Amino acid sequence: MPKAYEEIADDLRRQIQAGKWQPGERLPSEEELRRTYDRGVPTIRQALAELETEGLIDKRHGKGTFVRVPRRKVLRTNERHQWEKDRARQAEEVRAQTGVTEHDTGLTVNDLVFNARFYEVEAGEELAEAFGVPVGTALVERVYRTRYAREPAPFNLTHSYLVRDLVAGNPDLLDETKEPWPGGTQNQLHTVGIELDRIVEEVIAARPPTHEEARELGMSPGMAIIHLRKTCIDTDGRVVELSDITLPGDRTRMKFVTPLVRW
Amino acid sequence: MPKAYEEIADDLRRQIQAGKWQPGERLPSEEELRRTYDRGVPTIRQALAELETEGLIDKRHGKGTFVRVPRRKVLRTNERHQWEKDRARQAEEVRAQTGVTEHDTGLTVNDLVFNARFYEVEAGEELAEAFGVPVGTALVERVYRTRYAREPAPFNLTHSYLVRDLVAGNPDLLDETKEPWPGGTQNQLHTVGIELDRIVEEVIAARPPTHEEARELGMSPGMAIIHLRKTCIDTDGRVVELSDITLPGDRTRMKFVTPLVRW
DNA sequence: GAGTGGTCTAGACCACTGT
DNA sequence: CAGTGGTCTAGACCACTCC
Repeated sequence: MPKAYEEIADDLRRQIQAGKWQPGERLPSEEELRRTYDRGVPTIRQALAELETEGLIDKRHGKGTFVRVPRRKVLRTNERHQWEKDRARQAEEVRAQTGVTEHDTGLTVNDLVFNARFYEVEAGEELAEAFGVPVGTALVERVYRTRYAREPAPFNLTHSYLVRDLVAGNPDLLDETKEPWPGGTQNQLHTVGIELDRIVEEVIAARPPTHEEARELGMSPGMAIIHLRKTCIDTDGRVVELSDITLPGDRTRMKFVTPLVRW
Repeated sequence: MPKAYEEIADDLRRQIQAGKWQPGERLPSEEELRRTYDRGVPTIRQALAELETEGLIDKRHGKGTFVRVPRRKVLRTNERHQWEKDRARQAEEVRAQTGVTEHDTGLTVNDLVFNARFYEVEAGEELAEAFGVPVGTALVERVYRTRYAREPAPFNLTHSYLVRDLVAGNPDLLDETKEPWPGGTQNQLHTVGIELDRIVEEVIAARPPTHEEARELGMSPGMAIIHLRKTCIDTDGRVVELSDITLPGDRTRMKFVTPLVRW
């Protein structure tokens, strides 16, 4: 016995993929679909909910149901780190031309809208342990969002932390209006004499977004996000930067190359 | 105006986290909860659906709603690859002691239940391109599942592909009954004269599981999975193995270290 | 058979959007 | 204002599980 909502979802999925409605176009209202399929509204809603978690459609309260417009994809490779390190000692003209986001997206500086907010915070248990500093140590919290000018949602949400005393030698690093910084974090750290030895990236979890995350990243509640933690370790073995990054699962691809020593 | 289902979900979440019901215990039935909260059943169901996507509860048709039992976590680091390469030339006694899964989970061989099925398939467009061979080339498809003996669901679902002619020199590699192979894939390849140069791991996407994946991995439909593609490249630059791995987002942690060259 | 969650219904009312 | 999706209701019937 086939389930009605599955059949409706399958039928609509097929029609969307066949291009019956173009990306951005409105689907028939739930009331119209109810008459089309001769089913109750809740059944229609269940079918639409399924397509929404697949990222095929987008429901907008008061407006209707729309075919989701494909978004700019991001390919984040771990080669970006060496690339950024090489740039960190270049002249400002070179650094200003492209940053890691341009590197990941294939877009140019003019295509991107950048946003940064800085806060002074005290290290809690978790951050204190990660940095190897006492609880309560002054940190700079930097909240970043970069988006493609032609799209409303940013590529990710980034919360980055620095130990304030470690970077206070260059007051510009505490000033959010100086962002976006040409050459990125590795150049910033270079200005206070810090060189990175390695970068550790951890996929902490993949899970559905909170309502907040879904709103900010332009996702439906049923989709998935990746929580990535990036830790920068300097040549003295100290953790000098830590970033918690929330990445939309539907537009993010990550690539990690692990070289092996020869026999 | 607070939403009823949110309030009920919040209340139940609080009670679960406070330990009112232990992991594995049954929650009151929907009918009982309806009376408790003086709301309709659909409202109760909406609240429970939210807790289910968070991985807090587990609904079982005909049985009830249960507090989810925390599962064995897996930490998958990219150091595992060099570790496995170092083992590939060791004596069988050494190789048989531990494999990468034991390395990732901290369990021993006796704790693990291994399952492998082999198939002969022809390369489609995608695999042919990845391997750099003509469409239709004979491949060996190997489907792996490893689980913790005390838990029903495997740690992941793995589909691994090899070019048949490349490994046919050792007939044991085409025989599923020879699995689990002491020393893993890198030792298998070693027996036919292949040495790996590097391993590329790509997070293709994070998304909700299909019904099939949810069932096999013991997940609720609203949770998230990670689709990881691992590519093994040998010292001649050839792709010699490709694996598509489906990882439950709630129990998988991945760690990638990227070393940087010194200034 | 009793109890559980799953599917489906018909309809009320609310909140948001555009005119 | 009309049209849209969001919340909530009361209840029927089915499918699964266990006794």
